[in-house]
Amino acid sequence: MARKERRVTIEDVAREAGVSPMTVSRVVNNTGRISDRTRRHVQDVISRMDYRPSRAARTLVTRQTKMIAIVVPDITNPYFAEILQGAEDVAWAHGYGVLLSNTNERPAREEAVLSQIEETTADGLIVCASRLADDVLLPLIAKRRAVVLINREGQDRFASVVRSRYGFGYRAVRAARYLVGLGRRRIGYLLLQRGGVRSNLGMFVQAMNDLAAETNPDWYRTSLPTWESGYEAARGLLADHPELDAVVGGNDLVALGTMRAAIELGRRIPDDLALIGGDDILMAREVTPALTTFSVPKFEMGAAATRLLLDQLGGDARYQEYLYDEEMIVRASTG
Amino acid sequence: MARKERRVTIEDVAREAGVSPMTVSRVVNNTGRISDRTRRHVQDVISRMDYRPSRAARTLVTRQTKMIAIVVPDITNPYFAEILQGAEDVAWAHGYGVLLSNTNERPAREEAVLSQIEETTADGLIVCASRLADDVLLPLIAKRRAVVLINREGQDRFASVVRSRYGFGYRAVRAARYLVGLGRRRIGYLLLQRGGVRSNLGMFVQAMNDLAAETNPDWYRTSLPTWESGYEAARGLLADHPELDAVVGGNDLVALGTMRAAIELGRRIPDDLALIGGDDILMAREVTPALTTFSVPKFEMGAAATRLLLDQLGGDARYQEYLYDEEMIVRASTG
DNA sequence: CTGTTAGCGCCTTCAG
DNA sequence: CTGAAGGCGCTAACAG
Repeated sequence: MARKERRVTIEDVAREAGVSPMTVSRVVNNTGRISDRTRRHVQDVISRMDYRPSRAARTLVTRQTKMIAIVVPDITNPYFAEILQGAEDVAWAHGYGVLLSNTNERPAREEAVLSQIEETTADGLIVCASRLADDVLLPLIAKRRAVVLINREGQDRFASVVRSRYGFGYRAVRAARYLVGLGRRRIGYLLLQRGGVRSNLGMFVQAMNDLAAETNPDWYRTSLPTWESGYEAARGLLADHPELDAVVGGNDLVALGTMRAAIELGRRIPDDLALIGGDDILMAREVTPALTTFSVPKFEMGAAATRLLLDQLGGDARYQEYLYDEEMIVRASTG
Repeated sequence: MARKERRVTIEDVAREAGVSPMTVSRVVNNTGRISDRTRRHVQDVISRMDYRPSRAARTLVTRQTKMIAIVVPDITNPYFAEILQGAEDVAWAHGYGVLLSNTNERPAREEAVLSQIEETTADGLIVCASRLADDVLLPLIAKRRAVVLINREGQDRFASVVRSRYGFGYRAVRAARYLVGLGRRRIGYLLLQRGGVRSNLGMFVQAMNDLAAETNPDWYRTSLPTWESGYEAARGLLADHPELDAVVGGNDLVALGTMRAAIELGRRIPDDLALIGGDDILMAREVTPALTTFSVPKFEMGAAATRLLLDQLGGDARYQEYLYDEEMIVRASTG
């Protein structure tokens, strides 16, 4: 299976160069003191023989893989794609490889993935928008040396966190508040169904009450954070409730699915139905009517997560939080 | 830096279980013959001590990393995101990890990435839509044990390939042919600028000539495969050439950028300007007017690429080609 | 069915 | 500034 032909090792180079393996190692890693002459000579031999250090051997002794693992719910969601882009960019710039796991919005798969990525696979771990409940997630990451969570809410500081300042619930509240201010009365909400993560419906209802706005449990449904799921949920919701004059989607994909469902059901946007999403993906801006949404610095958040992780690997043990403000982008879908 | 506390090794387990390391190894890898009694006993000890084999040590001796590397031009392009999803899915199902490199549409970075991912990093390599010229790409992948190219055209069979049957040039030709059939006369083309990869403009012009359709070098410009680049290119093209009554975009993102530019410049779609893209991303369908495009099985292509790669790793040395047909999806943007 | 021996390729440590 | 010895944790190959 594996090719039998021996690869060029550090010893081969050493022999060829007439020095000890240690000297070659020093040249390769740029450590210790080496005379310029030998350094150049060794470098010559290295490139002549096309020597490449073995990662495995190096990892075995240094206990560093120079890899970070990133777990993401769905890379076809542009929101995560951009976060991932930011994370990979920084990792690459620092000489780290990125091991990607896509859980396809399945908590069970996330669990399996997390229990398989251990210290011997990657030096650090970034978990993006985990769909696991605290009591499942915690044990899975507890023993790791470096972990950063993206978009994880909760008090318990068991890892560094990068997220939007006020959390998911607050986003919906802001949206509803805006809609009420616009004169909308009967507001539906498609909240994201995220595995074991606590729902934020209570917060939403509370806010509606505070606004003296109408509420109705039948107006609130859950949806996976995908277009298809949002579309399906909205078909049901809108068909059952012609009285709704606005819908808040858990994110842009869901709101966009809702837009399609609304159009199919003959609702005009924004006249009959106002719509708000979240994440500010490209599609939200380019669709007609353009979708009102919340913008977050996705690339930057991914980049920050990696930086935080590298800090931890560098010995900075503090748990930190990076909080980002979400800006509401008002577009035609809210009139 | 690395924690000093020794991890649990196979020897620890062996000692604790009163057997040899070899027996533990056999239990872990499920190889050789082991009595049921000892197997169960060893498994007990393993889980009690929470033993995890060291990847590095294993890799060092087996020469297998159980990782595949995937190089992609831009993961925020939904086209690649879906391919990646397919590839990761299959890899995961076979116990392989995915090492992701995103080159951000920069050939130089692709080159750097490819020269750093060697056999000691990943067992196999999938290069998606390489932007490198043959004479650059070839040496970089020549010595690898297993390589699969996605969407790479060219005669030279130097690696297995997964791609659409008729290639990028043909897609544009089909689009133009359709537009001419619709009565469009002056057709612009925003072709994808892909580093050192040969342009397909010649093929396009040839086809137009065959159709006895008007051609004009000024109607053809290049664009990166991104929305922004398509938008910029189209602003210029459409401003300079009011006479155009159709534009073919290299892919959906470019065509969508063109759509935005056209709207801003007061062109009505499809009345004044017909538009065709390619890739069939979600956004193409959901935009108004919906974009005519070419559909390809993206997820399936990524999955097939990984399967091909795993075949090669399994010893199947044949170079293979998987070809997929592109179906033209006619939507409102062409009237 | 189980154990022994001998590395895989590199870097840490300690001597020169 | 350079080298020698030893070991990181595991499995292939061969014994028994």
